[in-house]
Amino acid sequence: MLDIRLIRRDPEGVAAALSRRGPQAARTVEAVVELDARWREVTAALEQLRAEQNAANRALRGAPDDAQRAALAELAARGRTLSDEEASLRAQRDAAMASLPNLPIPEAPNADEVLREVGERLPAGRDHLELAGSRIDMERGARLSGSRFAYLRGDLVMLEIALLRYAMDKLAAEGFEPVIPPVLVREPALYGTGFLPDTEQQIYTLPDDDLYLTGTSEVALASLHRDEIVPVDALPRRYAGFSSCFRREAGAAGKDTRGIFRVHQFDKIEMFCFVAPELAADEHLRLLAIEESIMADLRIPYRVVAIGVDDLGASAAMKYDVEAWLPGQRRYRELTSCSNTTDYQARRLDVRYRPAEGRPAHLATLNGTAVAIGRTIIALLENGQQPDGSVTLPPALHGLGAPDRLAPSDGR
RNA sequence: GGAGGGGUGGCAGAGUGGUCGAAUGCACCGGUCUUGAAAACCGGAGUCCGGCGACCCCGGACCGCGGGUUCGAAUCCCGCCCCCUCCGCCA
Repeated sequence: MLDIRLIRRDPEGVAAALSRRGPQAARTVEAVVELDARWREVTAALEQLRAEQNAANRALRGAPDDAQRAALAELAARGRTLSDEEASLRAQRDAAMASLPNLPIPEAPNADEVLREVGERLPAGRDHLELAGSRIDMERGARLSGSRFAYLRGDLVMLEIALLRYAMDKLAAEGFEPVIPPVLVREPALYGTGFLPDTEQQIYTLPDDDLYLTGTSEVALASLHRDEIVPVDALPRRYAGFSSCFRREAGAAGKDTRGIFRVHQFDKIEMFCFVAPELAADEHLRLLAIEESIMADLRIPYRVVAIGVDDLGASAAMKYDVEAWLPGQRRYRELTSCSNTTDYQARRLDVRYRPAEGRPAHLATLNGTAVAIGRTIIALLENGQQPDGSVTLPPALHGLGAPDRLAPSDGR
């Protein structure tokens, strides 16, 4: 949600910033301005009438006589009309506002920009399914649940647990509180994070219970302080959420159909931060630095991409992707990303803090992937592969429950 | 799944149709007093919207949320959400 005051003050500026994301948003800004002006007009009239009613009732101090009652009833009837009109205009304005995406920050590029490439690449190699064998069981997964579902088995389960332990230790040292959130949420949580209205085709719904399965723990973590005024000395708040994530992948037909690169269910450790607005840009770089540090720890070659504004989700003002080199695909693929959502989500969720000066203000929120476990396993397998088909795992994972070296595939 | 009780300011807790944004206590902030502190006393303090992007001021709204009845709703009615107790079931 954008700040209505900002739209009133500088509608052209807002429209110009939004037009970088496409032509629709600018038109919506116009509609918002128009609806808001009418809303304010009606509101002024309604409030004046309420003031009259209040004054009359205060003067009465008891039951009115018939003449007074008739006069007051007339006021009340006018009040109902105005009040209906006010509610309707407000609903229209708010719906239009809710459909507006966040303002990209000026630093966000128009098109994807590769900022740097780090690490030594294995030019080509076996892909993760060849290396994993039956430890990634696609066929039985499909028999159970359909395409894009898999059983993870054996060593790879221990590898997942090691990755989880590694990530939580690392993030705890960075000041993040570990959280395991619910993955079933009500609609306001998705609205508040900007996934609704925007990406409904990606979301699993449970209509019998009015619940949604979340595609990322970002949704639950963002709602952790919903409707709260967070004490200023408790800032910044940093959370490391671990949860399964569920995505319908509608519209991805035919894309990434091999293996577990794109599946309907995967586990992920997610970083989520609440910070004062002026610190959001620094925090964004901090998240990116953590993501790069994880890549380095895991010995995964990668590149950093500043995402173009036309690829930003509704809530993001700026986003970086960290793309891992996958020898099996001979190209870079997205492994993690981090977004600065400024005050867009905080405004929708009403998460505020009390600045040293002035009234409560909305916080900024940021999110970033620490470890997307499925894709990280792919990257570890493909980049750690040896000529004999075994896989060497990086020292950062040693002693956390997984073998230091994964045996070659059993060929099944 | 069944039965019952309850949601009022930071907290506790009054208020069951009329001057109630709401008694009282605690906590908090300022002041008087004091060498200093405590106590006592005096005063202040919430959030949101609009007027007017700031202060003051004015008006409006907010007693879980949303509707309704009424000249008038914290109070009556309807729906929803949440919490608690008991029974059943369950990991």
